[in-house]
Amino acid sequence: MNQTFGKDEKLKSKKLIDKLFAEGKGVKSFPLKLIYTPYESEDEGLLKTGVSVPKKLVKTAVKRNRIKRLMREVFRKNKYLVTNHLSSPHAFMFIYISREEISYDKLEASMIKVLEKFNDKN
RNA sequence: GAAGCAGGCCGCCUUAUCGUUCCGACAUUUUUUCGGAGAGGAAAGUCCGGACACCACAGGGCAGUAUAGUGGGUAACGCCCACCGGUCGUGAGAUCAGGACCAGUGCAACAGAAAGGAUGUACAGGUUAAGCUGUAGUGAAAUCAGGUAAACUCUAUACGGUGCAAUGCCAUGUAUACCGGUAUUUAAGGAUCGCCCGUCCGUUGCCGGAGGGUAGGCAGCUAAAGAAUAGUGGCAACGCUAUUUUCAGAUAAAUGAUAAGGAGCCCGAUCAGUUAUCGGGUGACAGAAUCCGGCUUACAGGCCUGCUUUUUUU
Repeated sequence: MNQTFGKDEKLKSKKLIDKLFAEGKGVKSFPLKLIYTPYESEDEGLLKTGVSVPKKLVKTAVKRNRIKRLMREVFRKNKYLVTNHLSSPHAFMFIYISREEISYDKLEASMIKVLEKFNDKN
């Protein structure tokens, strides 16, 4: 199974991000929140994914980076849960909504829950 | 050995699996495979100084800000070094906005009659008369006064502004900010300066030209006041010479995750104790964003060098 997370799969376009926050729907499983929206694209890739940790909640850059890296890591390991079902391109944005730091295991569990919730709705 | 002073350095390591950014090679245009490189001493705060870029090639005056012993270092500095002086410490050392109150204004505890428009008391002298003269007494200072400038102020020196979201180019694309000509207006406004002067452009209509803002891409963007080693000049900061070397360039932002093992430190147990063994815990401060030189602040734990005081032993 494909566990890579290259440039093509990252959410980079500012326009798309603005659209995502304006029109996107959300599913939650503490401490993660997933905002998603379908979009029109000529590219082959199905998913564009970004991660975000609000500065308001986590003050230092080191801790924010650490959480973002963990989020990318658990998404990379578990993204097969959605990519196998998806038919149209979607943009994803994961937002961390806790003030506390988190362990890898806990984050992975909550990532799986979020992805399953997404599957139920689509 | 104990207590202390000064300076410097390190700031986890190894292996496996999966993943990420850049570069190179083979192949090739779907991308795959292989190899190499990939955060800090403070990358931080953004407090000083530069490089670089643009704006009137930035001129004058006022205002404002900063600095303040002497000499040196440096691209430059408000930084660093040396020396002199003051203060503190037994000492190694530490520390100091360390120019000027014979320009003006202001301020001042206690004591004292009085600290400036002031001359009281006692004694002595003296005069027509008079704090007119001397002494005593308070105080750091009592009359051509003295102290205070992290008080205003004065003196000397320096400072144009804004910043890589600078700036240049490309494609896309909307509909009037821009440019040229002309008519009119002669002063409202604008040109990145706190104010004034000076300088430049000009409002509006018509005609002609093809561009601005926003988001995207490329350049700027990392070969530099570079790094390492050796020699050499200098008390030192630092300079000079030679050789070797290329060492992060991301952009919703790479440098990570997981597992195992090993040193470091802390706690507990066993042991009379040094030590050793076993078990558990802990790993700080913190993430490049145009690039350098400083300053300041944060920091688990560890190492090294020089020196001082004191005690014991020889």
